[in-house]
Amino acid sequence: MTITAYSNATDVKWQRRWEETKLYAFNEANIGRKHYLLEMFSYPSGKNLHIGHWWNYSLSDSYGRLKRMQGYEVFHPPGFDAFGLPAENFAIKSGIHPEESTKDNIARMGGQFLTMGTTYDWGHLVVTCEPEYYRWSQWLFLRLFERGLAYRKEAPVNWCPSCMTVLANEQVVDGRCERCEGLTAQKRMTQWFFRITEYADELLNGLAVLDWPEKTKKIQENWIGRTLGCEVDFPIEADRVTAYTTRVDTLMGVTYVVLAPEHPMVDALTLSGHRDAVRDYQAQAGRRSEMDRISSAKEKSGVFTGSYAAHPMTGRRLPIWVADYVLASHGTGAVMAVPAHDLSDHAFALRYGLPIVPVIGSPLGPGQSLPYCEDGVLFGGTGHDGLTSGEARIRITAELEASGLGRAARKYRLRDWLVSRQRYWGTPIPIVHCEGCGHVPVPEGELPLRLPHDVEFLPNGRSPLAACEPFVSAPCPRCGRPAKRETDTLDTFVCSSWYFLRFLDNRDMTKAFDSDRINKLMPVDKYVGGIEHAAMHLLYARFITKALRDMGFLRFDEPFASLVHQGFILDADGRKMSKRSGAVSPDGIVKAHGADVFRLYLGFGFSFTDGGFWNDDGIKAVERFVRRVCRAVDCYVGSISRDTDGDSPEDLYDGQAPADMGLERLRHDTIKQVTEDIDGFRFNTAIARIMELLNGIARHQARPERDRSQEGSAVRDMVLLLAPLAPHLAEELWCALGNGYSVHNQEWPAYDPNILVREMAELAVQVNGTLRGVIMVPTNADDASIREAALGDPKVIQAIGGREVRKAIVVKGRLINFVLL
RNA sequence: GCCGAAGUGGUGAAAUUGGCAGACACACAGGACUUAAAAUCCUGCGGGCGUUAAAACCCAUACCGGUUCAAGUCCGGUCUUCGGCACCA
Repeated sequence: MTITAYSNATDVKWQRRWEETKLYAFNEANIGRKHYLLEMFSYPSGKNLHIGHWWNYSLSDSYGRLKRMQGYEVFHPPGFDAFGLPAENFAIKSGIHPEESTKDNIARMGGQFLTMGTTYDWGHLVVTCEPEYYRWSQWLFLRLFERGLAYRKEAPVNWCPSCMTVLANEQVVDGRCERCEGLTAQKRMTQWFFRITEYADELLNGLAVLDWPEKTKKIQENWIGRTLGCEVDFPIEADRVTAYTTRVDTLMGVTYVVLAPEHPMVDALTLSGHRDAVRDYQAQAGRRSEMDRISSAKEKSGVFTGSYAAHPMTGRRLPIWVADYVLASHGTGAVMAVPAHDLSDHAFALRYGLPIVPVIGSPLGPGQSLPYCEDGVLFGGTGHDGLTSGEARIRITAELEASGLGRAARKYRLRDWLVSRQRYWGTPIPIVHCEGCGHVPVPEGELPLRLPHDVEFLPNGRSPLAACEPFVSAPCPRCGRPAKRETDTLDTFVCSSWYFLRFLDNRDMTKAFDSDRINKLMPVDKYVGGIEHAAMHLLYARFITKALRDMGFLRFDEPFASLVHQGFILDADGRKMSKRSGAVSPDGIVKAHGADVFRLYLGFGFSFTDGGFWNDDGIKAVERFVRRVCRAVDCYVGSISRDTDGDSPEDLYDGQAPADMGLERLRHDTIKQVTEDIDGFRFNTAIARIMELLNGIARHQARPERDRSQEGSAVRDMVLLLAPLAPHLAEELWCALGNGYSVHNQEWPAYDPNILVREMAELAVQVNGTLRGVIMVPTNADDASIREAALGDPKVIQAIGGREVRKAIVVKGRLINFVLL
């Protein structure tokens, strides 16, 4: 007989075979039953693959393998998000060119990915820093430019002084740079933006249909931040100031108007006697952004402009102030101040002695202190007395609309996406700036606009490409006169906002993707990645998809139909396992225990969506499990009996049914559970079920008399169920069972629901809600006979103790509960 | 401040729609095999109170209350942790 064993050598053997036979190549002929599985692609960092990579990619791969065996044509491509700051920073330190280091990293990480034994089809590899890819990022940029969705404007931007580049709002965390954690500053610069706000409503409404974690949807919802309110005009001589409010019910309580320091009307409204003070204040506000922005307990400050606006209803004179607690970027950049009913306005009014006029009271009665910021009931003889806030908002909006001094409006927190970066290692923006013609797109035929190789990329606050004369100088594509190229590069999130469209046609040099085929392949059926991208990548990708759809390139609305987030594996200090805590090396684990022991440990030891603390002990347990599996197979193949002492143990799984049905039922039950569990990314319970099946098989094998047919089915299906989770081991065992290559081409085992239906069922018997006994009853027994059977149980009789049973509640297949008086 | 998620044995964790809390493992303890160790196998393993040994009983899902025949699960409140947003009008 053969002794089946598993080790790292097994991995290597089968990985070679898979490669030679192109086992996992995507067959587009079967696209009709496609399943597009994608993990957020990884960044080719300078370090080795870490536990976190294995955690994410190997388990997701197990899901894909299930789908494959279930008959889906799984499209599971690998990729690298290869542009970006780390490679550039590494180059600055080491002098090694980003192109070289990135290439090396990809080669090394690619090799390490192979040791995982994934189903990746490497023929569809996408690497974003290659001209074959970024050429199409440039194509995308030009399409957005044509549609007016890419535009340039001067705007206050987030500037990271240490990275010497601008950052998108999404990349600023608590006023600090997401990458280097240094404080960011505000700076006015002319930059490229993508008009994502045009899609704000659809991005928000579209969330409803997505099979995404609610938490993630909530994050996007907050990030988009839609409010429904009202724009109110406050006339000033020939003009008017427009303020946005969600509380137009408080309109009668307005006692002044405030403009943001950057509001375009500030100069015009500032009277001569106030000019110096306002100018000083504006300058001061512009300088302050760093520390003040992150301190929440900030003093309100401001200056009076000298001008007055008229209240749209009463005509009362309202002083116009400038204050930096009003943000230029939100609403209209102007606020109608209601000190009685708003926290900030209240503090401001107190400080500067402005009047405070309450007009809303609590519906519970008087006596509340100011500011009262809840909804309530209007009072004060203002013409709307007695209305609730909700009613008043509708009424007052209508009145303002009638008088032409207001209108219902909606506003968003979402800002347009700032995409230019003053970096070298990114996609060059294909635009030429011509004095005569303005911003002129680089003609299609000249793409890719290549990133020049020899560039000084030390950070100096300007784009490195600006110092590269041969790159900068270019004739204007329109008029032919000398002009200058755009020297900023694109945010790497632009690369990742459409990469899922490129895999299928990764070698097509004539277009970014083939619309017909991508419409068949998309959407991604299961997308797996970290939640940290909830407000960035996942939002950008949705936006780009919708934009391309509106241009006629795509016929679907959402890129990622179903989304799963993995949790984090933490080190002893509670930090994310990553390149920084490199103490535990996947390579070492793979060598010592084999890839499948590693995969099974990751799958069994944690809940996929929760993650947890890394712990070596679990490895041993899984290794033992693998040995027991091998032994069970050997035992079956060699017909050797299990060595046990004494009598064979009872078949614990099912003492009631004919003894030899036990294993069969266990097999079907396990198939059902494992299928559902892997499908739902519950790898821990899936593996636990297989352990139970193994325990059942082992018990059966310990019997003096074995049912060869049942045992054979159970062993065979155990191997098939293991195939997604331990792909190398399963090949080995499949082979040991005398089957042909490959286990991964087998049909996923099916279960027979009829076998799961039992003739007898165990029923819990409760008395007053406390468990008192367990009875066996026929599954189809009616309530009366269940009751009778339960009342016959000695323990139950004792618990009832002769008292009167008021009623009995029967839950079919579960329990019966006797309620006593 | 606002919004959201979570809190279960010594440990990792399980638990359809409210229906036998702790599956499956780890660790630990005892036993078998062995000259011995490793490996393997068997038994026990939430707490309390019991008992020669059992049985029985009581308490247990962060805490306090509620709904229900029945609550880890639903409702109200409190605490803690983690995430998102935050002068957003």
